[in-house]
Amino acid sequence: MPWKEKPIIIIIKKLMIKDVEQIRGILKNHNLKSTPQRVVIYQIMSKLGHASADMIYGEISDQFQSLTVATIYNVLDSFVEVGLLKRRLSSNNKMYFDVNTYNHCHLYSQSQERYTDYDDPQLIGMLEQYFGNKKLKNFELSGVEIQLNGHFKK
Amino acid sequence: MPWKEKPIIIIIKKLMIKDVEQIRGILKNHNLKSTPQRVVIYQIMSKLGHASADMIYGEISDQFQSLTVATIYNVLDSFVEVGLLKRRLSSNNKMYFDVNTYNHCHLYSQSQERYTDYDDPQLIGMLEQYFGNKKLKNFELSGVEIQLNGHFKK
DNA sequence: GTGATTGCAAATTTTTTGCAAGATA
DNA sequence: TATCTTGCAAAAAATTTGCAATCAC
Repeated sequence: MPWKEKPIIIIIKKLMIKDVEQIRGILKNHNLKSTPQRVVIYQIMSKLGHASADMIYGEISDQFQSLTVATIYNVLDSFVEVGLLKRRLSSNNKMYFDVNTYNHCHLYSQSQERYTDYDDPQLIGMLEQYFGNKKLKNFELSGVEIQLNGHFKK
Repeated sequence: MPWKEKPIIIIIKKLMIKDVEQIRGILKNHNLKSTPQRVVIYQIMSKLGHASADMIYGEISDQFQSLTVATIYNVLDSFVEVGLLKRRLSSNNKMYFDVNTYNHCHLYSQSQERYTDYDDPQLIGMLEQYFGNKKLKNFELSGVEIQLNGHFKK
């Protein structure tokens, strides 16, 4: 499906901490059984926006004694599978996950080890138009990842 | 340095297998002592364009019995430090390295585990112009990474 | 010769796996 | 209850480290 036929819908959803019932609903809508582990992990992901498995582990391990990394990876994978999360690229050999809300780009500074969302509907629109009109030989485009590298001014 | 002041120079260099003397010259120009390991690894990188440490190991281990992964990582790091290579983002928790020749984008298919260069001067030009005119608050832009996700048609 | 680089082996870090026990719909 | 999910412990995969031996200039 080229972008032309399936335009990207830009929905600005504020990331906010969701309550348990709300999350259970989201899980249900995505055909996932709602387990306490999934609820907690989704809650953390929606608070953090993006995180690696061990960041999540760091956030939870005290509140949720029994939860192991294996479960975290399981849960994250199940979320990716149904589209709740996206895998994020990283340049430090760790896998990051992103709350999948809307198309956005990222600002990244390797030296400062900072990574933030960058919201630019105009840019997204421009790219959408560009790739809508362009045919890529031998490649079926499903999305674009844009990362702006540089460094954060204080 | 905003892009406006430091326009991107697009130099299309064909990746080609370089001979040993040529590579020794390149290393010298970058203030790196020229060791056989560095020469071989640079040769492979310029053949492959992008690769992970173990892809390199796979290519060399028979010809170069004594070379170990530790050395490969050392050499790759030294190349990155002087700008001969760039670290590439990946979404499979492996670090990839890229021969740093010109600004280009990448096509990536996670399901097919394929990753190829995508050369699109028009796109680069468009982005250059866009970010040249745009001020990012609190962020000093030094470059953009673009990855087109999708899948390769046979 | 001197300082940088390599090889080695072991340690760390990150992610995955297999399977029994437990929870969910 | 039937199936999916979790916890656990161990394995695998990727990268890093420390140090002695070697090499490049």
